[in-house]
Amino acid sequence: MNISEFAKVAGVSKSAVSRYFNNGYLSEDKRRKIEQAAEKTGYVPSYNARTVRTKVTKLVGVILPKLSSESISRVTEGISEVLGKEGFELLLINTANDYNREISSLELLRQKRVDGVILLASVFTDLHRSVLSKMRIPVVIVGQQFKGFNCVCHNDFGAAYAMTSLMLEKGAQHPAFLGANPDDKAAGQDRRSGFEKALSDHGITPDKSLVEIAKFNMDSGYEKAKLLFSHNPKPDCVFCATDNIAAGVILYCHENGLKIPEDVMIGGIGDSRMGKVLLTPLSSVHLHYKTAGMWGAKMLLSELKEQGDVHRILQLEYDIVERESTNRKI
Amino acid sequence: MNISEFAKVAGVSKSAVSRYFNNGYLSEDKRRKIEQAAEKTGYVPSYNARTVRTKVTKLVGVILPKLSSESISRVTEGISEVLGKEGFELLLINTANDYNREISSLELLRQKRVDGVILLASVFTDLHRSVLSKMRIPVVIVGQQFKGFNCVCHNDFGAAYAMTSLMLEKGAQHPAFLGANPDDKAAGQDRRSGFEKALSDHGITPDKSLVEIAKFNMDSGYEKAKLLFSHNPKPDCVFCATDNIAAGVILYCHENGLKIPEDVMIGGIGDSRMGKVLLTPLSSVHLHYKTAGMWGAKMLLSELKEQGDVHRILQLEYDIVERESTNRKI
DNA sequence: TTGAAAACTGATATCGGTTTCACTCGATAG
DNA sequence: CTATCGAGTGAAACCGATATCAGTTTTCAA
Repeated sequence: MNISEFAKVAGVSKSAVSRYFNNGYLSEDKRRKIEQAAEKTGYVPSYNARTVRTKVTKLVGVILPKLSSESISRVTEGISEVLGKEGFELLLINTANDYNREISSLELLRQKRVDGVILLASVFTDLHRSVLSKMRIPVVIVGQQFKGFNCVCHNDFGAAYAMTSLMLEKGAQHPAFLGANPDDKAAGQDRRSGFEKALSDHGITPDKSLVEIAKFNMDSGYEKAKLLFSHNPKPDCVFCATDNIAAGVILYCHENGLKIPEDVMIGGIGDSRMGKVLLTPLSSVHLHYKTAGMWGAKMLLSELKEQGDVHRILQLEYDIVERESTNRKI
Repeated sequence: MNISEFAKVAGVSKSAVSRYFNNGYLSEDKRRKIEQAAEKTGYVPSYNARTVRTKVTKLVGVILPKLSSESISRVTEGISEVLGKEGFELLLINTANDYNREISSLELLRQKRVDGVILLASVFTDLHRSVLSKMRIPVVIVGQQFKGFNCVCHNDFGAAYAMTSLMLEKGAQHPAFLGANPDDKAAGQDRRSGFEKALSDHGITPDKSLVEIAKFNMDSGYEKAKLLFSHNPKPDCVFCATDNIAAGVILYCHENGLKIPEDVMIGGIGDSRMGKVLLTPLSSVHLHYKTAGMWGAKMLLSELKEQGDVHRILQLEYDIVERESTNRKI
């Protein structure tokens, strides 16, 4: 059923129908007629046809590397909350950690004529830069800091520095680093830099053999823990780039008789909900994921109102959350 | 830039441009011209205009009660995996646990002319039934069983029965029930029925004072645990409708010197990832969330190919996962 | 050499809406 | 009594694409 057919049923003109659904001038009489006809036939105007003419989609594309991750879904929730209030819908695109799909998704979103894009970026290649700078619609990047683009990010360096320092100040002498994908600037590089800076500031020379890179999950953390603890001397503290990785390490320690925090301290990043109920409650660094999502959305909204050529970078701070896993007396 | 303008730039006709983007008959010469012009101008055809004409959106609406939940995001991941392969995009709509928004979202999706809808339903009212039966596009409901509609669901009753029986067979005499929203048929009602059936099959009369209803999160589980353990006699086992709730109970027990499983056994449902690394590793029942999402998507695809009038209900089975929290010698 | 099929072409109608525009009508002001 | 104004109206143009169709060119087997 299209607008012409429906107009006939209702006994009014096309124009009247259009006005009904867009609050234009319309007599009470016709308004009633249309309302009744709509009730009876279930007619709803086609969003696509409208968009062809009006060019507003009230749709924002959100590109994310995976769906089932606590941090990502918190960010998304923040985005959804803010944009939902303004009447926007989200077109979520899951790249499943395939960085090429980030590019093709941007292309897709241009076709769909979305009003704006929020990109939960991971890596940043030259191709990213070139495609992103060609986008004619507002784009906000959340979770990473890319010069020349609108970003909302965390202080990953500071968070890693603080957590590592905490453990060093409790007397750790052989700190191990269990990091994430080094192509990922925020979670991979910045957190590693923070770790290393803390070591040098505390006069400790990093031991290359106490460094491993894990995937973003518990099982991978467990596997890498095996490697770390096979070294001699064993690490007496492990800084993990994420809480999930840390959970894997904690499991390994419990299964292998390593006492936390006496034998080894463990620190994570992200303050995931499970942290306080883990085998050993985990010290971590709270990053304001949901807030980041909300600010990303707000930034997009302001960009939508008035597309400025000045790019803004908003960095959110962190909060240390101390629990049992680093609770060693000094 | 629209197709006519672009055609002029490329020096070909509109038709040729359309054929280029739809693999129609086109000489190599024009193909090259268009390719170059597209490269230069960055032109991409408008999805909306195309859809007005072709009526295929390659878009599936997914309505879900929240984003940041492990079970829900696993389901969504399954959906995304199957539909993505077939070239569909997902329009995710987050109702934020507002059941009225489930209705208005269905309306919205009709406007957007999506090809189909997957509904991660919670409650089921008369309004739901009436709106759902008026949808002219395929709808699949995941996670709940609603007679007269296409569903993929879990055996919630069986899962609850099995977990409760496990604890009773280990000698529990005063079982407590910590359930979820009773308006939610699957997680609320069915899991409660399973619990109660297990009790009656084991000759135990339920104690009304050992029943509480929690929200779907850890903190709520913790709060309700306070109430349960203030009773006399204290429960010697707690069946929790979800793992998150169970995690809250475990935390309470640890903080209050209740030994698990000696003083009290705890069982959950969902087999969430954190289960095996909790303060006390949690016995739970694995529900195949991702698989449910995948089957929901497959069901939708088959419905899309040929909209049958026979509705199908697919119920997935469960697997008991025993861990420390019920590890009592018989 | 011929005839039919396949490849290719572009003008035009169409999809389902919104916006414009010229016009009617009744109320109110001067 | 008339001029003015704003609400209300529907025909027609328009948005940006695809589908149709009538026609031309190329290919290739008989």
